Amino acid sequence: MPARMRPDERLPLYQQLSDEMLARIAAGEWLPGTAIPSETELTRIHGVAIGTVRKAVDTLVKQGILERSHGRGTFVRRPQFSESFFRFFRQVNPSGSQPVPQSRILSRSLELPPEGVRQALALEQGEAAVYLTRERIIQPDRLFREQIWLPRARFFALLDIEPNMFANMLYPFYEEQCGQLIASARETLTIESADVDTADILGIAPGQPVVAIERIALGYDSTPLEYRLSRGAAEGFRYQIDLR
Amino acid sequence: MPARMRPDERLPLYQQLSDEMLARIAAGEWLPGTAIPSETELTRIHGVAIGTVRKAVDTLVKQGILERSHGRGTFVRRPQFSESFFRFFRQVNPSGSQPVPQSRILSRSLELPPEGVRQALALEQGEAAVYLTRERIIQPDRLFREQIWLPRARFFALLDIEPNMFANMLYPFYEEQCGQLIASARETLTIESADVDTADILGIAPGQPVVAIERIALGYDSTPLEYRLSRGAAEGFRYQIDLR
DNA sequence: TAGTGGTCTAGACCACTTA
DNA sequence: AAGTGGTCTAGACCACTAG
Repeated sequence: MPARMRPDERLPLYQQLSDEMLARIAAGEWLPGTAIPSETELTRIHGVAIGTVRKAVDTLVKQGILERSHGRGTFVRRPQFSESFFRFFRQVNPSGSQPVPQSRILSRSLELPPEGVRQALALEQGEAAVYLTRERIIQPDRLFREQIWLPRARFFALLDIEPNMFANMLYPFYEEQCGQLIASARETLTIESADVDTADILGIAPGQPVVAIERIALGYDSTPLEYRLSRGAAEGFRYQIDLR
Repeated sequence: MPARMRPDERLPLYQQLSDEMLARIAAGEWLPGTAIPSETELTRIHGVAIGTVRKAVDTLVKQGILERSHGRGTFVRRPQFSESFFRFFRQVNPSGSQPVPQSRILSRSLELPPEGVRQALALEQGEAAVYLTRERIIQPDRLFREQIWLPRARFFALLDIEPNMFANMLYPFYEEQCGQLIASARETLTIESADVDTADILGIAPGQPVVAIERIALGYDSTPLEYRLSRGAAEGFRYQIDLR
């Protein structure tokens, strides 16, 4: 019989096992960059056959959460936060190089989110969320304005932090301050016409085209953790993505 | 010892097995929509263990070539060309659903590509390329105009095909006519202002914002196989992508 | 050399589909 | 009831990595 079985026992063993491993990673028990117990050790710990362990590990490898290395071990993939910006925000310069934008938190409050955001974050009716506004300077004359909503229950700690104490990269900062790890995201890009306020903020003429990027970022367990809306001038904008 | 072993014997058994199964499908020996031999039968035929058969079948299932049905059997999937489109062209409607655009080849010729295209396709100086122009109707009043360059050496067969005989989906068509398989792609999205010609083609006013999507599609060996430039009106455009 | 993941075996029982 | 795929066992040997 397997030990430490919290997950749903109706599920296949290998799935319960991978769920539990994922939980350990999400909880920070198995840290990114470190090796998890060897396969033979996992069979011992959980009292299952090697084939079952391998199938469980396989699913997490396929999800890009673990990484096997023949003869060395199986490792938790490091969320490469130096690159996390480029993983999710694929702006590139005409040369193809990736800029390192500076950012600044403009405001930080507790707000009732718009209905669309509330649904995206799976919040209850009337539930307030941590709301940040942020400015990202790509180049001296090119900037993005961001609105960010975060579930209060997980991110309340941010409310006690002064805006100028926020780190440049938010995802590592979320992990550090709130223990929340971003694992994936879905972005939707649309083009708008700048209204007067937006034009003023972005330093362009009203009516000029604006790029709007909506991002919903998820944790390892696919819980929505962040809703972000970024706007910037469309002129000179480049968005690059590799498809497989 | 396994029977009928034509594939490279240095490869793992399960890979040799899946290669051979794929060969039978490609040869029309196992037809789309029909069931392949059962797993126990495959163990008997090839003289391998059930786990090895399952692993071989798994790889073809993952590739979308086979489809399991619990209690019924494993079937050769009908080529579902609708999916290959959505792998690479991620336009979505406001509802989030994915449109099925119709397309039409407008021209087909042999041309000297612009320098940028030449480099992207790794062609020699002065080397001509197959050049297609294509119209894609997303909705009655929304269309994209595409320019496509293809290396002559691999795609010359297209020059003998009448424009109205091209399939709606190009990638399966490339495979069928030229034996060229697209494995991945890189897209870069930018915003332009419509010049007079483009505005006329797209049915918008000059100066209105236009989305330009440049795609370089690669084969399984990372050889650049296609350069494509698509333009459409920015208004109402949505581009969605899942990031990991 | 010891430990790891990669492959493979030869079964077993279960859940599902079809007749 | 018979046949199928889904899960799982309890080993084995090999290839690779590190000390």
